[in-house]
Amino acid sequence: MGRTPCCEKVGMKKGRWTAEEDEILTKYIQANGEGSWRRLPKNAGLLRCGKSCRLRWVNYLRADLKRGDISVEEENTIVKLHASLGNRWSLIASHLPGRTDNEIKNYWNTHLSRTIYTFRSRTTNKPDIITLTLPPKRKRGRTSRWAMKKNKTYCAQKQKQPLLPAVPLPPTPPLETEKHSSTHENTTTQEEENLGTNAVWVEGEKEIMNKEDDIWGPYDKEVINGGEWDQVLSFESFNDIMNSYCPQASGCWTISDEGYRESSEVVGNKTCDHTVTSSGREKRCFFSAKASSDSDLCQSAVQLDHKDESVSWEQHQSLLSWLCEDEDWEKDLQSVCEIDPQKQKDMVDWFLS
DNA sequence: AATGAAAGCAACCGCGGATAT
DNA sequence: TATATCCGCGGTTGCTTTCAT
Repeated sequence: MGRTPCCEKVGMKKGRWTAEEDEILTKYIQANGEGSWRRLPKNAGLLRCGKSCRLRWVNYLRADLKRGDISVEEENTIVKLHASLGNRWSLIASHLPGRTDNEIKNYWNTHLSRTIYTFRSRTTNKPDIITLTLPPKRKRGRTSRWAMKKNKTYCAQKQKQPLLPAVPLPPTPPLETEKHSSTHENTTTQEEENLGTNAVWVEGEKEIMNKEDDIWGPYDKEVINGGEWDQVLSFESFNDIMNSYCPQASGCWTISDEGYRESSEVVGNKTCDHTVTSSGREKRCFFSAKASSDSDLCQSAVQLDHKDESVSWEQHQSLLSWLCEDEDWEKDLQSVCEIDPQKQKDMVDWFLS
């Protein structure tokens, strides 16, 4: 037999918590400690589900919660961590003392996701620069008839030309972890050393982190499989995409928004520079790598962006085959061209978006 | 001052791994 | 070992707030 039921589903109160309920819950947990959420409502005299009590405590009532706006430093950390971890909000929150996963998730969805994912590319005269223009954040308030009319016209015009398909958000990449078996030690292997990464053990799980302490490491999409390192190509994240273009470079790619100043990050032997103009609405991204061969290819990849926005499927194909023409890259990219054609297209779409 | 669209966010829901029986 | 429940997480919903019209 299993455990006793969680709670009575009937008669449970839902919706917003009152100040009185908050007080009851706070006093109970202060006296009895956290945990045993199933028994808590009955013992505390609350008509709430245990889950609801836990959520209220964790996200709102805990004493160690930080109140107020997310700082620039915290925002940078969120962006960096999200670039490597995906939507693992609890993991991201664990690096931000006083912030909850729910708070970070909401902040991302309302403030950051737009900045990171919806900027549109356009052509520039400089071959090694991508200029990304952020859409102006819409102010609150009623939409004017003029704006609605304008938007309608805009949509109609756009439909005349073939549009790129909607760019799917990259799904949460699988966690590059390995169960901490007794055969492994809490040390960085020689291969990890060569890759410019460190093995970090978190609650019995091995996570591959960068050596740069202040750069939250995007995780290489590599897993230990029977003692061997296998490259997994699925292009589900920015890191995968950049790695697909520059497999020779070790380390990891990151996207960061350092505010209104030029920034440069080096992870492994890869570099991702961002310059944000004073207007804050335009970004220039320089992608380069320390190794000259990598740099050549990275810049080549960036030149893709100089094609017309309405990149055709044929152009996508030529892009990939063009990348494969390079002798040194042929082998590495062979597997790229063997993956699902739709996935290739999505990859390029996402990269250009 | 009233209206209503959009933003912000607290809370709910469902799923999956962990764990108790 | 099988089964049922707990617990925590991420996705989603819907209420509240804001503010242009």
